[in-house]
Amino acid sequence: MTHARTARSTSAQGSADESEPPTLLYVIKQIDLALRSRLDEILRPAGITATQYTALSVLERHVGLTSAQLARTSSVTAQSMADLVTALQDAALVKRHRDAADRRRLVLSLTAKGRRVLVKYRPKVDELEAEMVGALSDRQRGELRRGLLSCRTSLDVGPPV
Amino acid sequence: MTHARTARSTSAQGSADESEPPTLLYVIKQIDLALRSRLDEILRPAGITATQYTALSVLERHVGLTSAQLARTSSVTAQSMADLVTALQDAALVKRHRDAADRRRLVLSLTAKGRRVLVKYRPKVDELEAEMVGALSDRQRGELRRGLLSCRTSLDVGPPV
DNA sequence: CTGATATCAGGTGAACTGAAATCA
DNA sequence: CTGATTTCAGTTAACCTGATATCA
Repeated sequence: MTHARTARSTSAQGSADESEPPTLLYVIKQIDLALRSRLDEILRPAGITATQYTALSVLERHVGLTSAQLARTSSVTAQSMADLVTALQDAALVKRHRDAADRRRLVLSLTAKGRRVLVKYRPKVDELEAEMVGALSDRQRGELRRGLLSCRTSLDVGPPV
Repeated sequence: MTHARTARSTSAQGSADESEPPTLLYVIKQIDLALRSRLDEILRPAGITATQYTALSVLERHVGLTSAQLARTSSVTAQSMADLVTALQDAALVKRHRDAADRRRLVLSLTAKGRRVLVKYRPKVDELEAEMVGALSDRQRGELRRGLLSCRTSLDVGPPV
């Protein structure tokens, strides 16, 4: 899990050239790492990681997904996602069942316990998102969302299919 | 390193409820993973990872940083960042030197080799960013940048200090 | 003495590659 | 036969915690 929550303040030094703006890639990375740190902290009592929570919430919204589909929407290999799903299964948060129509597929579904975890932690996760966009107006939030969705599409990923 | 570049297309099934919009946290995670996959692919010939390239580029812009400062701007622990820096040092991309003024600090600097790697790969990395925002107008790109910078600040991270 | 930096030691989750089995 | 899904086996990078030494 994570702690990291380092108190950004303290010492000085290290240049401050500001001149050229940071790249978007860098800022996105910083935000992602900060979110990971905060999410792991929130989810610690649940015994799951940020990555696992994210997978759970995708499965909640999109019924009938397989591990391979989940892997595509996350730009990771099928093997990586299989590991993650196995961990969730071992924690009794999801189940796999063979698809009768296409016997290669193992369809995923949440267990009652998986659903309880989501219900319990969603409020705090939503608060974190609210904190993140707290300094933006409603219009700016809309622009941000549209911008991010456009980036996602341009990078050739999208919602689970 | 990564491959992942899975051809999002193929099979169907898995719901398509679209109804409720995805959370920003989720979309940012998707973008981050897609970028990581693409960056690792770009950087493979250099023998460095996306994370390592990012650290290098931060060190280029901000002279006189220590590993601890770098850790704060990345929301990771000092130990994690020390590992990363050691890898960069072993690859002869950065050097550490004791700060005479404050003998606890080990200031980082790029080697000539580190600089060469940045010069060589920056064009392709910039292309990736351009591809990501390719569907947005100039105005929308500005809004996106401002939105992301605001998120970063609200999450209590910022440019290296 | 407190707080910051760095390092040592040990651990885990989350990725990867390669190979193989099953099935459409 | 080709292609998709899954699984097995082994590896690595990137995080973490805890403890310790140095120094401002």
